[in-house]
Amino acid sequence: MLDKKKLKETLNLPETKFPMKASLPRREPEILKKWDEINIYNKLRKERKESPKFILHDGPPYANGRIHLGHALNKILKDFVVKSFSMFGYNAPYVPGWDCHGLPIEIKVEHKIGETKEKVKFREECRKYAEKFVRIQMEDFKRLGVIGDWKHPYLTMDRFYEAEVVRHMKGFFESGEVYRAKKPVYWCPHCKTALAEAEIEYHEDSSPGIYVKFPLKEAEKLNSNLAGKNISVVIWTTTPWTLPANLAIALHPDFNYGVFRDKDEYLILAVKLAEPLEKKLGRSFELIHKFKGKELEGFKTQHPFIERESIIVIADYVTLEQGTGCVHTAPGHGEEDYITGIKYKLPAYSPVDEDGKFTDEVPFLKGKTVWESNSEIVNLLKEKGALIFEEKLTHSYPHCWRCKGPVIFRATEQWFISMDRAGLRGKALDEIERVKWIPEWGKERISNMIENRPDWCISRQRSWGVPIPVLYCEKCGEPLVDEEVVEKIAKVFEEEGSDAWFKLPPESFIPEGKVCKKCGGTKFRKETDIVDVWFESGTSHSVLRNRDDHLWPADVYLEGNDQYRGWFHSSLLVALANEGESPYRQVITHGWVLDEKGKAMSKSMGNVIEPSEIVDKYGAETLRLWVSMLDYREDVKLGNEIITRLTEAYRKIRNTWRFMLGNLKDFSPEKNSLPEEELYPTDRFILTKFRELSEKVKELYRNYQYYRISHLIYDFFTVDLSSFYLDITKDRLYCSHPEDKGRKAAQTAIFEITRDSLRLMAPILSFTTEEAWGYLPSFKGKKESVLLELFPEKKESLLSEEERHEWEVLLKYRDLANKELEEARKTKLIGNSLEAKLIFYADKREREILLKYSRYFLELFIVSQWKIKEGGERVEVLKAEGEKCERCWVYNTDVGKNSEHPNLCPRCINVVKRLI
RNA sequence: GGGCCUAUAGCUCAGUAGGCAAGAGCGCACGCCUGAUAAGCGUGAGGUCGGUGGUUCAAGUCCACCUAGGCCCA
Repeated sequence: MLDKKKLKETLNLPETKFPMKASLPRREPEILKKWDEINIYNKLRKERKESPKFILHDGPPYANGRIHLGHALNKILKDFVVKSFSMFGYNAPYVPGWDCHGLPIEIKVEHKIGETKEKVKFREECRKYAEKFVRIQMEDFKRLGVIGDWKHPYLTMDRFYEAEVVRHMKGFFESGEVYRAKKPVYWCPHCKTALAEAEIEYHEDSSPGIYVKFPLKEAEKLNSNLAGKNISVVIWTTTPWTLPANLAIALHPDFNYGVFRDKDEYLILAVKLAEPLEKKLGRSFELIHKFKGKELEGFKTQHPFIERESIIVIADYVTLEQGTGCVHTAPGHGEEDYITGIKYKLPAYSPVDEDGKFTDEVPFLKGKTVWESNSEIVNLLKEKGALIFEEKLTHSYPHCWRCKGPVIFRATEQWFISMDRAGLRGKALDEIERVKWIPEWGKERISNMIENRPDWCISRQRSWGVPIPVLYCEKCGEPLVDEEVVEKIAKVFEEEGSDAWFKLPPESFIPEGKVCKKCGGTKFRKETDIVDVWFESGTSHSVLRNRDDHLWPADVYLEGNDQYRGWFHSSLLVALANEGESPYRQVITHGWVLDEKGKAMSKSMGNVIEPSEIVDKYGAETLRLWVSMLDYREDVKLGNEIITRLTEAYRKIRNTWRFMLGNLKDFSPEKNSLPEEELYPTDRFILTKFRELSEKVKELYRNYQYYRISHLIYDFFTVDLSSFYLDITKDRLYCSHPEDKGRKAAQTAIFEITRDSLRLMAPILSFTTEEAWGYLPSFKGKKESVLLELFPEKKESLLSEEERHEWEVLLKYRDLANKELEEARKTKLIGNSLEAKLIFYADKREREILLKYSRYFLELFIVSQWKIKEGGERVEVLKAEGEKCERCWVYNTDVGKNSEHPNLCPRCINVVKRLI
């Protein structure tokens, strides 16, 4: 008689070196090293050399700072796309890019080395800074398991790239879409420079607040009773110095305005704002006539101290918070004013020079700074009797971050791309229709933006970027905008980078014999502005043309939904002008990463989670699983509970693979696989389910619906595998003779499921599938990396319609049995279900089905004995008869009858005899 | 303030063209097992489908408004 220990040795228990504990933070770097050593990216390119291409074009992140969760989400999603299409058999290269120029880097560098007039030196520092963060971010991205051509990324500061930017500008120049015009920008009179929003600090400052009268002309057109009366529109402003540039007064179209009698004159202002003014003045008005703002549109007023008319315009941004509801509008001195100015074809008039002093356009203030002018203007208004009230007030006012002085809004010459001169807007809207937007509402969102956006201001008064390729005639100032010149500039940039612009004299960029078209001049100076970085990144589609491994246009762009305004937008416009078509066929967007409560992450809220925290503690795989489990089309949340759930889910998936691998320890796919006819019904059932799942998963990969995939796989692993198939086949796997057909049948099924589920999940759980792949029994054609594999091919269902129905019945009785077994446990009749004997009661039809499968009931119900009786859909639990076999734990009345093995059942005696 | 979007159990997701008493997995509770063991199995309890109105014989599903939240503008 064999003792328990010896008996256990005769069982085929699972065995594998694939560890239960993942230790992801430690193991992942080893897998990364392996990929690096076998050069997985190049290998993939070679393997798929002849395959059709699938191009995901990377939107370049900004080379500044470490990556945040938004980056991680984006890159991991891209990795899912690229890897899955590669496993569909496409040649799917992935070339990461970086956006390297621009203001944030300039600001950082200025903070570091201080202000410098030497542009070349400064740009060198910027380049170093960008290079550093490209390196840092690259390491962060690689750590996430993202496979790509990290050795050959595209950088917007690369000289070939810079040359492309210039060439793309050429396209706009040729079509006449580029023009020069004035636009107000933040301007620091002290530093004599334009400032970006990011360079502005807001401080409390005190300003005069004044109410000024603008006499209304032809008031009788509003109401005949007003004919011949002394009527004025009252405006309110805190910047008297902008009054010389006043060209209009803006009213809200739908607010109520009134004509008020104030002694012998009449004032127009918003009805709701009359009372505050009355209080200030200490007297009350009489409302004579009430009207809507829009009724006054187009009326003219007389400027209080300049021989000029100021027209009444309509604008939605007018509020009733303070003032009079009649907004002083100087298109050269304010952003909103400027936009209104465009609408009403008013110039961005700004009679102030770079020192913040008035030009001779305003003779009586010429040479005076705007600050000095404030009081002069107030005095003048008093003199003219145009001032109703004056007060002092403090409010938040923009200041220069460098010199801390107050800044002004001043119109300067800028370069624009016209949305309509050559029909760019219309073309863009047409192209948008041809692109597939995922989710679909993206189309509406970008359409609305294109429809309403103003012309694109592409010039920036900065240093770190690609220069606008224009020269000016020294003699007459005419810009030299010419195809040949631009091409020459591009050539020079290609050789030396755009630094050449700051190093070389103008002649270096001018082809022999070029003269000014206007005056014939031969001397030129270089434009000092650089081009908007959005234009640069919008040029990135040129990468698709310039690299052999790519194709134009791209199949997919995939970015956060902030990029409708950003990269999708600029890429479309730039490509349209140069290629005439959209650079992308599909655009996928994902949402924002929020904290556990659904709030945006911000430093001030203190709820920011860094990707590195997750990676170092739980592994990049956890982050990948997170990305795959969430519906990325909406905003996604991350917090402690979610992480906990994820790691639990991960453990379940990993463990299921581990268990299956353990049961394949002695399985050789080539030698031991059984033909499908020889499989058990349970094997056929689970394989069919799995094959259907595989097809569904592949379809979902094609639709980029990763969250569905992970849920499906996870549910299959827990419900169908772990708690059903793998649980019920244990008897067959453990207790049979190792070479038993039944055991090999189960292994055949398990092998297919393991191999193909690893393939199916490889794009998502790349680390774990790769690790497990190494423990999977080898077979002909098995690749050294799961990422080199293809998705499983479609396989036939192994169940007839009739069998499917039979399974429904079987599973129904399984549910009933489980409920009854649980009851029996409660009454302490049994513990382990093998201690039970089941009596099935069923009608004739179902009895026949039960009978047909009854030889498999040991595994199907994990009970020792059963009987099928006539009756209504019911299962009864009795105590199993006989004794427990010490080897297989099944109760059997024959246990004890064999003198040699009194502790075993006949089946086990048979197996044991063959083994010993 | 405008454009677009989201809101189903503690968590992540299903809910087909509006129609049987709202589903899954996890988590939780209570058991079982100790031959997947820092594992495995079973049973069970959890939801005013963000709120309020409306359309309809019938609404998580359509409409309006509100609340909370997100991105982009202003």
